Amino acid sequence: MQIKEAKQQFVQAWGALGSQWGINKTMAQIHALMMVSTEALSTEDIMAELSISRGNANMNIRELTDWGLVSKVFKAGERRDYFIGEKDVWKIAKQVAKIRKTRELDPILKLLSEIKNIDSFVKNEDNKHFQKMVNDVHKLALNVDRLIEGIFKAEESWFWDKILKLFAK
Amino acid sequence: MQIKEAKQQFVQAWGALGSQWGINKTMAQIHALMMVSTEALSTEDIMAELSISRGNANMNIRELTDWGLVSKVFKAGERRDYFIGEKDVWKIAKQVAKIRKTRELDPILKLLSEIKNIDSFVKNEDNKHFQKMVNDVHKLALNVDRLIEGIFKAEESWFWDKILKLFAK
DNA sequence: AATCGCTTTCAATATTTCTTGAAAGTTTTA
DNA sequence: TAAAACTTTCAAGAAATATTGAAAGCGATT
Repeated sequence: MQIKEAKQQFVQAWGALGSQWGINKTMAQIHALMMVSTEALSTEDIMAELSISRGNANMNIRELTDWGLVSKVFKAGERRDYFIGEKDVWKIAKQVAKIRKTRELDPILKLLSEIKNIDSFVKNEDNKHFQKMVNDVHKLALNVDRLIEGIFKAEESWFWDKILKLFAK
Repeated sequence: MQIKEAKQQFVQAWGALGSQWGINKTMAQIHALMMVSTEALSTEDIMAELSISRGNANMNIRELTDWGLVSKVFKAGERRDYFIGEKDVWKIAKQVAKIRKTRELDPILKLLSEIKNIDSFVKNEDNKHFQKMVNDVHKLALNVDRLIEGIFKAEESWFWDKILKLFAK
């Protein structure tokens, strides 16, 4: 395998990973492309590299920008837009966690609290099991929430150092 | 909101969450249904509750069985199959983590090691950035891998106790 | 104020993924 | 061993999602 091929494989793998996690394949591929490139890339570059249309490239670049993973850069004398990807893998992970937490974990937490606040929730005897289930899921979701919040504040090295020590013995 | 409605909401929410994470909506809904039901359910029950076809119900029940989240139970005197879902939320989470790790994290780890073993990988000077990127992603992936392996072995309460203490101060 | 170079939008189309339902398969019962 | 009761399969169709490409926008340049 050559370096060029390695980069392509990386881009492919990132795309596949993305789609298994509910992220548009092209979006993930563009992101991978930007991770491995020091240079800022233009829409044209991305279209060429991934063989996709202008519209597709444009939309997914915007989505990545909305996620805060990619930003526009000016190039002196150049008219077209160039983009550069965030390179710090820990920051990328935190950012993705932040967005998905807001979109997905928070609504579930809200629903679970709502259910727990129903008048009949604790009164109904033949409902003990549903109560326990809701409580258990709620507890787990709250813990995951706190874990993610903790990660947001943590330094990468500190975090992994502590985590790995937990399981050391 | 009444209890019945609450259960429906829960099933809906679980389905939505599933699809955002690359899991078939129906599969997630069936799973939710089984989480909140103490009774074992038949294919008919599930078809009726979710208004889906026999084929769809059957396939997704099988998939859930393959994931180890649902098992067949015998009912004395009954001819049809009944199914019961795993009720321990921590076990469910671990099981999902286990399967997705194997399917998704492991192949990425493999690819990253392969890339790092390419002859030209460290020799090429104008490649420093790609090298760093691959190393960083690899490191993160290895840490996530160890974290998951740790979770597999851990007791729920022990795990959260330790984690939450990490961020306590 | 018209043209140029580039970006954005979005309806139409293509692709992927899910669902259906009927036929074939299997096990039990009479 | 034939019919009944139930399960499984899978090709065809439906639905969801992604992609295209042409037209409209927009600011700079002539």
